[in-house]
Amino acid sequence: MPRLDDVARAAGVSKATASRALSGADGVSATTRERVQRAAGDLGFRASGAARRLATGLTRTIGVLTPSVDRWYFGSVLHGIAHAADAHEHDVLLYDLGAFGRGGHEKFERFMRRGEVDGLVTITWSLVGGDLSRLAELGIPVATVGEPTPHSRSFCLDDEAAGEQAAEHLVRLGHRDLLHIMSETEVQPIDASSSDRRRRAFERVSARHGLRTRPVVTVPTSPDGAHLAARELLARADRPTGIVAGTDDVALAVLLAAHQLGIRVPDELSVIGVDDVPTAAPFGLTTIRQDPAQHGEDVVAWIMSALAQHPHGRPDADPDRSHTSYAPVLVIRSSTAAPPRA
Amino acid sequence: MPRLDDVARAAGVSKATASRALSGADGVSATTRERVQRAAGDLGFRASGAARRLATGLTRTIGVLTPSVDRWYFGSVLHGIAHAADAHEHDVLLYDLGAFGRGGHEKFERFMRRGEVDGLVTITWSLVGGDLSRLAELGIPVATVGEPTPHSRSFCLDDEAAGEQAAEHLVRLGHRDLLHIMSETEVQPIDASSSDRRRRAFERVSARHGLRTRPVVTVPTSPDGAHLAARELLARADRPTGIVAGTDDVALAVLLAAHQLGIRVPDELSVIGVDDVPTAAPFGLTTIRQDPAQHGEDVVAWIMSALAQHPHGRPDADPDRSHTSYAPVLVIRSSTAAPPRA
DNA sequence: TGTACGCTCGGAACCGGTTCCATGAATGGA
DNA sequence: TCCATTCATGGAACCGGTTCCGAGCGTACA
Repeated sequence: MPRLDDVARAAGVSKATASRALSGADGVSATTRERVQRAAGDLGFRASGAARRLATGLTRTIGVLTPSVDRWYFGSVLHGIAHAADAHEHDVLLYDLGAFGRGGHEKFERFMRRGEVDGLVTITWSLVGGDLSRLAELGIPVATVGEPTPHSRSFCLDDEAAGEQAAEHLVRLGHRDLLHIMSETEVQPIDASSSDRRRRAFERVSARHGLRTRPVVTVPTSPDGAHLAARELLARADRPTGIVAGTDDVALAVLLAAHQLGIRVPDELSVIGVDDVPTAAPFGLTTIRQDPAQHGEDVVAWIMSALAQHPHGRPDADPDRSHTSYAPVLVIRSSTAAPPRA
Repeated sequence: MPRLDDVARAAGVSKATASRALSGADGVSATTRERVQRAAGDLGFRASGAARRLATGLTRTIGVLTPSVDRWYFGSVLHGIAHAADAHEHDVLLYDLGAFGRGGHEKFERFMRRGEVDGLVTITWSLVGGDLSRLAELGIPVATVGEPTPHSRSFCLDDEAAGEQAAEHLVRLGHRDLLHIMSETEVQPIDASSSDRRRRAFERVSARHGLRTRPVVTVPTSPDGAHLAARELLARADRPTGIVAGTDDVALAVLLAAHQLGIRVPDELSVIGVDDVPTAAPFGLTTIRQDPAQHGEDVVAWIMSALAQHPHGRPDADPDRSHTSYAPVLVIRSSTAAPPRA
């Protein structure tokens, strides 16, 4: 494995010059640079990342802390992150923390102990507030996707607006009897998680229009659990005319349950979700769209700009902890309509 | 940021001894070791990974090359990999290559140029044969999940058996007129991709039992595209009595299309898939189960054992390129039954 | 009492880049 | 013609661990 030394010797220059020539620094004549580059090419030289890290203190890597990777939202954010990081010639170091409490916290501690990255993005629900503030003291740019948090820069859907739009859509169609169903958060609850904000928005709309009040229902996160719970709910005599689901996964479970019980959608029951997962379209699910991959790209763009200002972290006294919220987009399909005339 | 030097001075020993004490090497008395550890703790010492990498040549990182991360199969494998890697105190470096041809190959080249890992797992369909053989020459343990390949150690479902079991299940129920629907592979086709092996197995079963022959149908990968294609297929007059789908995603699209067309499942149409995705259960989809997360854990276990033998790669003359195939498991639910009496 | 051996520990040479600073040559202006 | 800059380049000191090798000491055995 050839070293910089070998390249320098082959090109007849010093290590210092070879380094400058290959890294693109200026202060090297064009002819020398070309000679060094050719020598490097001939020898098949690949600079040692470890040595560069040690010398520069930069890893050219950004870390991602996520509670899971095999669900749509997280996978999409991660996809956006990976794509944008690649565009900036940065690598992605993945910490799949899993559910908090089930080993997730030990994995977090391992990150604090060993993780070496230039910037960090945490996908929400993986951490509690105390952990987030420890991250903030790491001296590197930290951003969160999926949750507005005071501890770091953050990016996420405007959940309040999403919940509001979903409920308002059904109210506009004439519904006066709605039920909100949300997925249970399997992790340590944070003050106001995404689903809680959607719920609160629903309740505000409900109060504003004087709708019939029904207690919010929580169903399991697994598709199977959600489906069974939805079935039981819809089987009751006084079911509502419309259902506002916290996520598309829940909405789809409701759709399936309705079908199995012979309840016609949207004639007898309207259903609306949030997310616009890929399967929402074929099912004709009306929903509130968000684009997590875009959030992932944006969070990396921010990290890169922060890095450009303070390459070695320690972003002086007043770090940017602003919040970017994305406007939800109502996508009307065929799962919502005016309520049946009683 | 305290260095090893500081710890050594605080503990009144040399750097060499401090290093040995903290890394757990022997040749250090118990009392000295404890003194050093306390000093390190007091100072909040965290060893520089970059320095360790440079000195040892080991990154304690394994790389993952995957065509995507936001689909069930890939996400699940990645989850298994991350979990197992964590258990071995290794990090995961993620390269989300995307579809081959759409920038995927440039990302691969970037990995070849910059990627520094102790071991590598490629999730299939991200690469063509030539790339795989280049990886094999990297001098580190390389394994593939999802595809048996001669270029590396590999792990995947026995696709032949899966295709066979699926078809045989329907034949046993009495079907004589089956159609195979598979998802189009959006990437550079490899000689025998997973879906091709399932298809061939289907065709063998079909020939063996002298079933009515129908040309295999390919549908788009997107849920929406698959659904539309399935709808068109089922709307034809002479539809088959049973459908063997290459994956659950396709099977679910068929199920939905059948429902919308008023075709009763399983009375009028049987449908079977492969995968057992989480949504298969609520839909009552009969399927062939596989457990990609387990494959991910196993591939890491293999890499770790290879690393234990040759910590610095270069696994001499005859690297292990054997193939592990997992037995498929038939999960019978309510989407399959005897064909309707004509 | 002398020698051999084992154990703990320190000195110093790595690993392979980056970068500060000094040097020498070439250029431009007075 | 001379001095002041600018520019390309080389020498050497880093970055922060790991590890080889040898020194010193204590014990055991002849």
